[in-house]
Amino acid sequence: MNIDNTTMIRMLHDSKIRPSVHRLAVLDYVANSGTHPTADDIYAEISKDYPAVSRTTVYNSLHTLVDGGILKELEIDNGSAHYDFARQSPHSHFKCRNCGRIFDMALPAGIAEVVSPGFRVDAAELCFAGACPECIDRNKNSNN
Amino acid sequence: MNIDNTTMIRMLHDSKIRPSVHRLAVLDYVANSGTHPTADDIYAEISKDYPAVSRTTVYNSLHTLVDGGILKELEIDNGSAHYDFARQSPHSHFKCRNCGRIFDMALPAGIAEVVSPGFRVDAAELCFAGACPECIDRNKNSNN
DNA sequence: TACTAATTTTGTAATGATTTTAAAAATGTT
DNA sequence: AACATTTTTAAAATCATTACAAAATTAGTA
Repeated sequence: MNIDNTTMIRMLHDSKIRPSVHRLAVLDYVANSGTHPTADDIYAEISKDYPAVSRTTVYNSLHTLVDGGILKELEIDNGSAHYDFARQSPHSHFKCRNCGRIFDMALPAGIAEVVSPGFRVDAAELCFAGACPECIDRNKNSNN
Repeated sequence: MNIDNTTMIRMLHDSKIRPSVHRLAVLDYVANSGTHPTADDIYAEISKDYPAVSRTTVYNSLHTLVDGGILKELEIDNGSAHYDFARQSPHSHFKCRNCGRIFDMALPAGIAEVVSPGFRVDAAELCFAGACPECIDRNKNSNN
């Protein structure tokens, strides 16, 4: 389930994007962390390995990777954008309003085929919001 | 299909929100304009009738109305938040990436029932993106 | 290897949307 | 009218993102 370095480099190459160290670090984190990080999450993470990296580089890398179709920008909350690895089976998202985490969920069968006549659908984002099992449980056991 | 003043005042009253002139103007525009305006769209519009209104008041009113469950904040693009009247039959949205307009679309049957086991779903937002009929047509007839 | 061009990265400043804050204005209550 | 509460204002602060120009790095080539 993890995307290795060789694969990442090939992907960048296919999209005519130079496999710079920073871009690979950004892609690696988005594709393999299992989270759906924001630009700032990514910056915080790769700063550990590359202390000199700048926030602008993270933004640049993200834009380049999105343009190349390797990453996808999720429009899930009005605050900051979240990023997801683009090449995986279609899925929807669930945002826990309590802990803020974003989970992958199965995409209901047939949804991708739902198209309004006359419109050209390039993308569909289905996002549920509510409480995840952990948070439901935590609330149940607390008196807050 | 239009929500009249009496109804709006009753709705605010039910949510224990004082029906101030500005709040009514904000609600009226969101509920009855047919657009899915941003805070700034609303500010521009009601400035015509109330030139002294401040942007902060628009934000305050929107937050109050969302908290009261009368309006809904759409998480449709990463830029600014769009607002929609909450009390209408469930529907999805289509965002034209060309002209930027947001259209209401029928909600595919059964979608509201799709719940992942263990999660509590409070809201679902299904948003398509692509090109609307007008924009498809405009592109077809132009050489840009 | 050295030279030159192209690309990537950096750091700072600018922008746009939203929030904070404290004071002023309006409204409701007695 | 007098007082308390709520709403509105205006200005400053914050947060995410973009713009920009210079510096550093990388490729292609003589």
